Amino acid sequence: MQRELSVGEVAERSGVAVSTLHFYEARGLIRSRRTAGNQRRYPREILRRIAVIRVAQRAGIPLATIAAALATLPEGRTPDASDWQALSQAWRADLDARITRLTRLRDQLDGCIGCGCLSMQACPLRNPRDELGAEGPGPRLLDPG
Amino acid sequence: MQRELSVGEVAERSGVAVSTLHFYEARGLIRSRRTAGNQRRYPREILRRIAVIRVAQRAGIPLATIAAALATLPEGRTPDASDWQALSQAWRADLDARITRLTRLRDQLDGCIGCGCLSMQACPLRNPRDELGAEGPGPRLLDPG
DNA sequence: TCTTGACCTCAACTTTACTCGAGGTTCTAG
DNA sequence: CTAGAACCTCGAGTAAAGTTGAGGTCAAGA
Repeated sequence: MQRELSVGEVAERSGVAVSTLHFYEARGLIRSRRTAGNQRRYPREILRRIAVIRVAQRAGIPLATIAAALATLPEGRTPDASDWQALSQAWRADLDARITRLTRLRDQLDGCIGCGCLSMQACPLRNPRDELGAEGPGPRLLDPG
Repeated sequence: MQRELSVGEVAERSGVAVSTLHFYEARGLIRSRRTAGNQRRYPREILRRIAVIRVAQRAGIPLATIAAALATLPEGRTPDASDWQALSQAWRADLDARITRLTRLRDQLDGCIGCGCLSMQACPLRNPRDELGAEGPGPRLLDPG
């Protein structure tokens, strides 16, 4: 079996900076054992954990949310495929929603910005949730939906 | 014809905070006339401009980029449909790329995080640009692609 | 006229996700 | 055993996109 990895080794093999690993540790995303000389040592599983973190980030999930999700992994034993699968289920839903939102936006973009309807109350871009006229003073731009 | 609008009116009708309008002005995204008493006054077209800004933001485009795009609008005359259309063309391409990236990520998420392949060199999530083995020391997580 | 609400500027603070540097320790190879 | 690489902590800095507050002015109704 390979031995434990130092921060520098983890940085090199994971592609994230040493400072980022420190940062992730401070944020509770990863943990490390310390040597007698106070240096960090990681098991090889750390690489998968970091890979998962980066994947989730690419999906647009904030670190705090990722940290919360990782906290649901089992303490003590090394997470197995089904543990990781559970995480990916949750993130997939998030990703689906994000894609849907962007796709809807794209489908409306040409027709809407270009045509002049932004000046009219019925424009779906101005009222992305179709909450038009529900109440309040005149047309408004609603929150990003 | 309606008269000009004050910041408060613009804020109310556009749904963005007054402080945000100040901020957009500082960033060059919008402009205003000043009254004798130094208060901001906007033509009604400002509402469309703000609507376009918010739409672009929802598409994930940073303000600096939006400002650059808005700067290509004609000086002097009020932008017409074809002016706005030109903007939306550029942003649509951006949006398409973003959607493609997220979709690819989603399609790989279950199969990849869940299955254990993150520990293997061939995993597309770890090597989103298929740059594996090109060089360098071992597997790495590449930049968000 | 007076008061209240809207407006003004400018500086400082917030959050997210990091990076950088200073000052000091540990580890490893020659 | 010593040089230099790698490591440590902690504080500060960065960028984006705003928000908040202090201190002061403007405008409209009673």
